[in-house]
Amino acid sequence: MAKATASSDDAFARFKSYLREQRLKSTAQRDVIVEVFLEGSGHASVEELYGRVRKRNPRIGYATVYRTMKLLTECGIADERHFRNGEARYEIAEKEHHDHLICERCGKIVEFEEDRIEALQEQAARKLGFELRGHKMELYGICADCRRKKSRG
Amino acid sequence: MAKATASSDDAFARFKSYLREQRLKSTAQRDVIVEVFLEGSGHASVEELYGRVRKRNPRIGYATVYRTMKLLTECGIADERHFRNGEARYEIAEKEHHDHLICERCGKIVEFEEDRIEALQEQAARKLGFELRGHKMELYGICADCRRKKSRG
DNA sequence: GCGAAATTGATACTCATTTTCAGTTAGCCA
DNA sequence: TGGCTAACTGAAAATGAGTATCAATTTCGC
Repeated sequence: MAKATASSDDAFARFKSYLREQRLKSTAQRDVIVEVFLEGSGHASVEELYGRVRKRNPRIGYATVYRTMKLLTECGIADERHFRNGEARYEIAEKEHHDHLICERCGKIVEFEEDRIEALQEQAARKLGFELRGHKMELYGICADCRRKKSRG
Repeated sequence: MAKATASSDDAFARFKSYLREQRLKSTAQRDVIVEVFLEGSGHASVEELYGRVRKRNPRIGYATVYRTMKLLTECGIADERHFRNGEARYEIAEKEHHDHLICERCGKIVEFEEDRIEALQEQAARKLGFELRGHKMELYGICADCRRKKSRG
């Protein structure tokens, strides 16, 4: 029933093999949660995922959603992010690295990539004696839509 | 008793005038908490501050430390930050903006500033239609000390 | 010094997330 | 297929950071 893209099928299959490798079990609950996550547009909170999961199977508990999202994160299919309010949001792990631009008014999250910034980060870390392992960068501002609305009243 | 630098004296005085302006009260508890904060090396968690505060006055409660740190943040003397684990850490607000480089092994936090990165951030946001309001950037890596220790065993 | 308004400390609460635990399954082996 | 056991599940209790509540206390303008 679910619209599944080639890449989400792929991720689903990867999840299944991860379970097999780790001698973990494949369950109907996990299947639903992973499907819902992969169908989503990304940046979903556990609460949002839980809401969508329950529409398919109202008997699935909150804890199972948490547990499954942790599994997905471990096996590299999901990335866990924490934006300003601190609550976790999950996005589908993409091959290319990217950062986030977040609208302070409507909460919209846009992804972007800027190699020149990455290069400068690497350089800044090295200058201070660090071996860079990762980073977190979020830009906060007001998106075009919100600025337009504001000026109209 | 407390070693106080010229700038911490200054910040202390600024706190006092903030209280006066806002018609808030000066109390012994607030004095202790602010002193402890200003003497510290920065990036202290509430728990750490609370521990140090209690050595001077064991009757001061946790809530008062939270409340006072919030006041300090409001009046621009402290900046509240949230690094990976999510718990708040406070640093003395400096005039110049800076970002953080954090050692994943020992937790050391180093501040740095890189105008070229800032400029590129501004540019990236504008390109996507955003008016930039702020950002959060943390680099994670392994510091020189930890790399040295590791290689010695 | 008075007295209203602010503050305090203890404690109860919130909210996101984790753990616990008793009952339920999945998946390996015969 | 049937059995077994470790893994899984849902509900509910527990956690941990931070906030709100409230009676008792303190500050400070008059």
